[in-house]
Amino acid sequence: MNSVRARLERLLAWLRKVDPDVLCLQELKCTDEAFPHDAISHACRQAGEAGYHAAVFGQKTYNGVAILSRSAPAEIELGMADDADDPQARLISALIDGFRVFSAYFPNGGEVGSEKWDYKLEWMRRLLEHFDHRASPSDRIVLCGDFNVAIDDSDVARPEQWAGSVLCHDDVRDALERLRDWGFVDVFRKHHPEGGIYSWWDYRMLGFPKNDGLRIDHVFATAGPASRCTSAEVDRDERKGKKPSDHAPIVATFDV
DNA sequence: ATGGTTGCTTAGCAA
Repeated sequence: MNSVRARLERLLAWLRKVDPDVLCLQELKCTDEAFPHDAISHACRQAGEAGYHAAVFGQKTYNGVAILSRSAPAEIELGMADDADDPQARLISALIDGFRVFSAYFPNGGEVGSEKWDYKLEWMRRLLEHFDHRASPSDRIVLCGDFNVAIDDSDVARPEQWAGSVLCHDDVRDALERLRDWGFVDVFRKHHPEGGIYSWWDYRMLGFPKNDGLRIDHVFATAGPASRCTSAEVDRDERKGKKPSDHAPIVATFDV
C-alpha cells in the first residue's frame, strides 16, 4: 500500500465502503508504535458495531505487514519462525474465524542477479519450508499479499517489456509454482482464467494511464477454502483518485 | 540502458 500513514484516510474510506471481514496489508512503512491503531480500531464503528482489530508486524521505513479483522485474531505469528536472521518484517499470520490467514510482502528483488534477488529467492524457499514444516494442505489457510511475481504472461499487459524482470523471471515463477504445488489454489485465476486483469501499475512510466499493469497481488487458499471461494475481483477504482497506492486491492469472497 | 513517481527521511534508498 506504500505507507499506511500516508494513505490512512483512503484506507478508512475503503473499509467503510467494502466492509471486509479481513484485510491484509503490506508495505506499511512504519513501526508498530507508529501504526494508526486508534483510527483503525474505530473505523466503521457505528450503531454499536465493533471496529477492526489489527495484528501488526511493523518496521521502520520499509516493509511492514498487518491483518485487520472484525473478529479478534488469535495465535498471531510474526515472520517465518525459522533459524534465519532476517530483520525484514514481511510475514504475519493469525487465526481468524477458524482460518489461518497470512499477510505476505514478498521481496521485490531489485535487479536479477543482485543481493536483493538472492534474498527474494531465499525468502520464497523459506516460505515453502515454513508450510512444509508447520502446516498441512488440509488446513484452512488463506495466503494473501504482494507476491511480487506475475504468475504467467496472461498476468502482464506488456509481457515483452517485463520479460526476464524480477517480477516475471522463470526462477521466481518456478519458486511460486512450487509454493502453489504444496497445496494452494490461486483463487483469482479460478474465477478469471482468461487473465488480462492487473493489480499493480508502476508510478513511474505512467503505468496506470497506459494500463501497463501486472497481477502480482494474489490470494492463495488451500483446497477447503478455495472450493468455497465464490468471487475474486480487483478493485481497480481504488487505483484512481488522489494519492492512490500503486496497488489495487483484491477482494475475495468465501462462503463459510 | 535509462527514465519516470512516491514515501520516508533528510540526499539517498527502495519500490
